Amino acid sequence: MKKHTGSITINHVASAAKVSTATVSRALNRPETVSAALKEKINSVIKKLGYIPNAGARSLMLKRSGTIGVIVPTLDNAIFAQGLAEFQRQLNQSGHQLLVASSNYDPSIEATQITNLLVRGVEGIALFGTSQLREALKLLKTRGIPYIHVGSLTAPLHGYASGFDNREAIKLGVRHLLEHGHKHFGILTGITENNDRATDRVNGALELLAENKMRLKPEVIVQCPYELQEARLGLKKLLLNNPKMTAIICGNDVLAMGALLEAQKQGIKVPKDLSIVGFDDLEISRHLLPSLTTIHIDAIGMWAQAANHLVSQINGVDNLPKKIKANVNLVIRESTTTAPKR
Amino acid sequence: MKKHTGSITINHVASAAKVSTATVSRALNRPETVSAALKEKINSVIKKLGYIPNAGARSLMLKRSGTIGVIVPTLDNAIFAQGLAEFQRQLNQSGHQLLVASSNYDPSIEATQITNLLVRGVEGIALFGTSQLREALKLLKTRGIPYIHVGSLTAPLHGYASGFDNREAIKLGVRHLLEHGHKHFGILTGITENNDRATDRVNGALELLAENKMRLKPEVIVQCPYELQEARLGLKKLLLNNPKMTAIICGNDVLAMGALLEAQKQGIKVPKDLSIVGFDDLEISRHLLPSLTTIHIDAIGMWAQAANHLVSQINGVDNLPKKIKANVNLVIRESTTTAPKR
DNA sequence: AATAAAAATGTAAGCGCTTTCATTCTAACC
DNA sequence: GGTTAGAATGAAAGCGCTTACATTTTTATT
Repeated sequence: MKKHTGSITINHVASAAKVSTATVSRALNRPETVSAALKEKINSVIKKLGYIPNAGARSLMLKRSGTIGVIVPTLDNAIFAQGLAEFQRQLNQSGHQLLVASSNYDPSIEATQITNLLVRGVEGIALFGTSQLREALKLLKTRGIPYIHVGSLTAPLHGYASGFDNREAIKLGVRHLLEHGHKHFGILTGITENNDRATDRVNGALELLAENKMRLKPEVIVQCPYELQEARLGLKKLLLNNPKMTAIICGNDVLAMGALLEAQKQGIKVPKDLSIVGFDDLEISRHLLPSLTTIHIDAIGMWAQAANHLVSQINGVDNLPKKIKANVNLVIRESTTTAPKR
Repeated sequence: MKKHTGSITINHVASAAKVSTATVSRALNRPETVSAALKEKINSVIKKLGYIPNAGARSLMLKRSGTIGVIVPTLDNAIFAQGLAEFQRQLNQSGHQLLVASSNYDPSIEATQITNLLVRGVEGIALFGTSQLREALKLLKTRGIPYIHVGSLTAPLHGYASGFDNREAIKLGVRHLLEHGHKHFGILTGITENNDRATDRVNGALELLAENKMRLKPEVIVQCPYELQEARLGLKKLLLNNPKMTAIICGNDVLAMGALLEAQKQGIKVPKDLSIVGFDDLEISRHLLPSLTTIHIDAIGMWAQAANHLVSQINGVDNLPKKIKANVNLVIRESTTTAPKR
């Protein structure tokens, strides 16, 4: 009887099975090279002893940890949670485990987390967006750690990306609104600082509006954190700043939902008085009353592709695509309609 | 110039700084034992070379991996995402990284994931609920891996738990309904199989109802997956099975939200015609129209406690509490009112 | 039956790190 | 200046594993 919960090592197994450690190792890693008799004996000993190989020693020899890291801004948004779930599912299939970290939209926290993940020996990292600190990315580059940007396409430093063009994507919604005769817009966006996606979406919207000879005053572009409460405040501000507004373009569905709820609370009819366009197409969006017109992104596919690409990078596959475009399309539901006559 | 992206080891650092590896190691781990001059030199070399210690070798010596695992049923529910975020935040503070896995409410997948995490060398594991396979738990027990159950209190095998009594918690909502004169109930629950929380909630509700001389027919207890779409279907079924129903008790807020949305779609007035009680108190619940009466659980605190407890276990702290009770309380909002006269 | 080839197994080195123990250096004291 | 305690550093072992290479056993071939 060992004193310590002192882990059972391959040596214990080897001596209990009266074979060498090499044979035990082979029985585990390349079973076809071990005779059936020994294999059986070894496996039964392993089971009896409850042996689990030491991860550290293993990765030391193999130079592979079997773990992959991901850093998202927050877990507290269904779009990330859902994406991560898929990412993890894919990774699991290729025998990897997922180390999760979050940055709270702060690049310097993100940089720290990158180091943390590296210290834990991850073999690759998925990063959300492209707003990382250059030095953090350079660290990955120089150390040769595979990584991929998810959610955007404009990867810095010649990196890889699985995502879509946020600038163009938002235009789908704006165009839809323009086609319905809207002239007075408000934009409810997330905090754009250090957030390329949010920035691109605002810029895309403004660009298309400008092409249509519309120039938005700064006070009808309000930024707020991605929270329902904040979105409601945001809508209030918007309403105040432009009472003639008939349509608002939202940076994501959480904001759109908040705006919708606040509008209804105030007795504003959506879409009759106010049209609302979201972004992301969360599961809930189709169920709201009125259901939300929004830009659907294939988050599942995007993360699945990211996972596969990352694993391919790790496996040293050549000629990998630089950019993987995810599908994006407008889903027209009930929250938008023709601009009201005034 | 090295050929391989062959990692930079402590040896490279040592020779570049013209010291022994022991000194480099000390400079990193116990800086106070190294002279200022050498320390400075070593650190500059480390920076220049971009040296990051090898996680495997480190954990091999230290017998600590610095990683902790968690297995949740799914990431696709705000209540887990939010809890995990907090769990991770706490772990980060104690210098641990989080390995995330999910079980999709399937105990055998969960057992596999436990093994996976063990193989990766986690130092401890947080498990959601108490519906694990006995053998999986036993594996942890015999290997001496610290673990904790989260979300329930009835930990099997003398395990630790951070959670609350689901059976009692749901009664808060049921009592509220009873006090408002409701007599015709429906229960919309998650799948109870392999889900102790869901099971306890249903049983708790039935128990209190029984105490009040009410016995529910099986057809007014409908089970469905935790999804909006399913919940809407569930409500339809409920409505069909008992047209006189004036109140429904939901297994969580997602189900309650689905029920609310479907009711409204059908022109049923909530709460005038139908009162709805949820469970969890998601962020969105207070914003819905009508806002949702629900049972608030302190998920943040619960996960924070779980994290601290787990870390304490790992650090070998004695006399840790067996059960940590999280706060639970009824939040009365707009989705419930007095039973309509018929 | 003798030999060669193939398969199974063992021996031992070494992955990158921390740490014990031995050694050298520094400073303090008389 | 000589002795010594204490601080700083180095040498080397070894954590648990995989694998190249050596050795033994089995199978196939003549």
